[in-house]
Amino acid sequence: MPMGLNAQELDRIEEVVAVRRKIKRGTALFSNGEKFTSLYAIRTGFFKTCIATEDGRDQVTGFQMAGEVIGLDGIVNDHHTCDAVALEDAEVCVMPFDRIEEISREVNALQHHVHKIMSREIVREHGVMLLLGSMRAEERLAAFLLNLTQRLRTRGFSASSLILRMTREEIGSYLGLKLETVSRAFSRFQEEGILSVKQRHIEVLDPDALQKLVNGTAC
Amino acid sequence: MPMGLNAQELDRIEEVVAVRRKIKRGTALFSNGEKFTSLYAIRTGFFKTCIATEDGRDQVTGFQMAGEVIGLDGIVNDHHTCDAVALEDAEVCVMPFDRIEEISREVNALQHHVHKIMSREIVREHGVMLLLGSMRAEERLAAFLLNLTQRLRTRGFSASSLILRMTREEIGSYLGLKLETVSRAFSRFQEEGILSVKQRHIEVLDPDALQKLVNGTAC
DNA sequence: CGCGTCATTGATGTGCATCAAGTGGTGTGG
DNA sequence: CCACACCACTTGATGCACATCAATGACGCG
Repeated sequence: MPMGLNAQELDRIEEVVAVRRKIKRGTALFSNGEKFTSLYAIRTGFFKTCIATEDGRDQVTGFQMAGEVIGLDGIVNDHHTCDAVALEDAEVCVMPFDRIEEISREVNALQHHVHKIMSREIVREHGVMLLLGSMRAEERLAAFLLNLTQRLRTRGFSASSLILRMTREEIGSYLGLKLETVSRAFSRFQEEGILSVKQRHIEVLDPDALQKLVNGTAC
Repeated sequence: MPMGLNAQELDRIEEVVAVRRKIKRGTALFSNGEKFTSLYAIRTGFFKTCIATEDGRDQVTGFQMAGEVIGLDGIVNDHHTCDAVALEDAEVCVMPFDRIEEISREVNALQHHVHKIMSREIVREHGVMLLLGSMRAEERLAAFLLNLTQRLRTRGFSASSLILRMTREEIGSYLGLKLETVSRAFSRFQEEGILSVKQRHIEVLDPDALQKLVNGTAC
């Protein structure tokens, strides 16, 4: 949320964030083709966004957690182009986009904040493109885990112990790998003492080793 | 550019678009790490954007042509995170971002236009992620060529005859392939009568075949 | 307890990378 | 104007990382 606001500006922003919505695990917050009306700020829970084509191809484009905003894809054509599915029971703030535009004309900090959120998403996707285009399986998983732990850390959670909210198949879809390959990479990290893996419970024992994999120093 | 404006609004927008800059082929419009000040609207010429990591990994994240906007990556951290390099002599409009924000507070159409441009980029990158994560080499090249011809068509150029502004290596980098693989895919398309390939001069003989490849109907 | 879902592990196959040689087009300087 | 060098491209031979196919194992839930 933007900083350094006076009381009046804060009121205006509170206003746009008033409506809440609860999403049950496994159900969609919005779906491909649906009319776009609002952005959503995640209050609690964990989401994936994914696109699917007619011919059955489909891809997870991102995992989102509390504090992050989803729905940006809908702005261009007034319709969503992907599905946002809750991976656990979740709650979001519904932020009507016309209200956001209206208020961001008055509150400069909000305007800039919105621009930064969209720019951040563009930069994040650049990173994913780099990952998909030039990394090998273990490097991809290492990058994924580092990203996840870092985001958890900024939210005050442990950086070393985490519980995955998604299946191996969903991780694979995000990373451009098959679930078996993801599973094997986990097993390999465990053998090497980098991780402790018990189903979805992950313990990061050697974060530096993960970092080296991503940077290529290990080669 | 946004539509349906009155004369006064148009003046305001003309104002932000006044400064021009010429870029010689092979030189950078901006580079990774550089301070972000402006977005750039391409007037003429052809660009690539690419990211490079310390360890030598690098990836073309997009190709941009006249009418498109680059520099959006710089907004988040006030610094650019990629390089924009001209693939031929080019000219851009320099649009200082603080002026854009200022004017878009007054001109609703501009505000929404900016949001749409950013959202479009996000959606485009979703498509690239799908491509990198789940398509095979020939499907990737087919998708790339269809995208290119479509963008050229909307600019009034022929949809069937085009001259590539980039090398096989740059195409490969964008598509997550090696240059030899790109070259082989071109040769294969030529054998099958889908394309006529003479160096960088491409003739699309059977656009439907390309479309089928992308959709997977051919499998 | 028994079933369904998710995960692990092994055996085999394949698409693309890698290595390597050769071709053609372009620009430069004699 | 030609000879040369350079670069982008093509094409073939080989290897490897990951996909695919298949069987088994662990957990949670009715």
